[in-house]
Amino acid sequence: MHRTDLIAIGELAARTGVAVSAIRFYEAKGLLAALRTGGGQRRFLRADIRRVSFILIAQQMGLSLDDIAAELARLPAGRNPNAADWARISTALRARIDTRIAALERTRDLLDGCIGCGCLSLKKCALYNRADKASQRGAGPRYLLGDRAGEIVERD
Amino acid sequence: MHRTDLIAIGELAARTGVAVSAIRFYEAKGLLAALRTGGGQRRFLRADIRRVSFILIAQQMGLSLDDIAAELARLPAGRNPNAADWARISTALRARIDTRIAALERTRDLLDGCIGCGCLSLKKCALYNRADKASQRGAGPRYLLGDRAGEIVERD
DNA sequence: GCTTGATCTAAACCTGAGTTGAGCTTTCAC
DNA sequence: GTGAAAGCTCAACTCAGGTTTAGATCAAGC
Repeated sequence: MHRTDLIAIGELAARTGVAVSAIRFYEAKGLLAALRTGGGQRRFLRADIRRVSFILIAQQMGLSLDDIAAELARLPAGRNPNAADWARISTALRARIDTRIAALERTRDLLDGCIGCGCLSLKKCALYNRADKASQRGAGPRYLLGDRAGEIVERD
Repeated sequence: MHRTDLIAIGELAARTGVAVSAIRFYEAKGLLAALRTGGGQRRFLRADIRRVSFILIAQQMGLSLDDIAAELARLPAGRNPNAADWARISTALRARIDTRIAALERTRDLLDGCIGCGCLSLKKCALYNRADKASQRGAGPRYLLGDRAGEIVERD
């Protein structure tokens, strides 16, 4: 083994491209666990570089940090994800991506039907009156498009 | 014309499915303009139903409220978007959607190459080391995947 | 004229994913 | 052994897109 199996927060940050503050934040969220020196400084395992890169990749796939924490929590004894884990997880991620692509393609097709139509009518517009709520984005509760489509009567 | 060309905020909310608080918020953001009664209550034009539906559709296409405000500001004299405006705007939206779909498809293809590989290596992983930053999501500044790919040397 | 429901304002609160700052302490290389 | 760089904690702040709450006022039907 190397002499330096333990790395400081700054090195973990440098090796993963993540800000030091973000690493502390991940630790606070329970995504990472750090040992401490006598003086109270964090020391990470080299293997945590993998763990952080797992977090980044999963995040890019659209998982929230809570989702990722849940995945990591399912691994035995705080182990980092290995090949078998990754195969299982990435297969699930693929399904998510397919869903997102399909939703965007539906939207695109509706938009194609709309270009040049200019109806902008709540009653008639396929874009507005679609039933699927799949493409919800952004934070916070909000009224979803289509939520009350049945009740809308436009008399503009 | 109708006797009731002006509608109260609650009616606009009911007809569009948007919460009353959201409509006030849109007004504060400059997306809507309201007249006022002698008592200070808002009165909207019936045509504002269209305007709100434009906001909802554009929002679903991935525009922020600021983007939408900018679009609306380009219309002459506070006019609501008509067919020609909508054709112009929706053509631009289509391009955005195509970009998002393409980014997701690239991610999916990379993921396919990764399933079963389990490398999770910063040095080798195509998912991690990709150059494109297109699929950035979420609020706040953050280090982007791939930002510093050239500097990363993993020795895990 | 009264009551009820709708509306008003302003400010505070929410989520998610972090960043920033102040004021100290630890570590490391020379 | 010393000085600089890196680390520590905790709270407050950011941003978007709103919601919630409180207390006051308005509009309308009977």
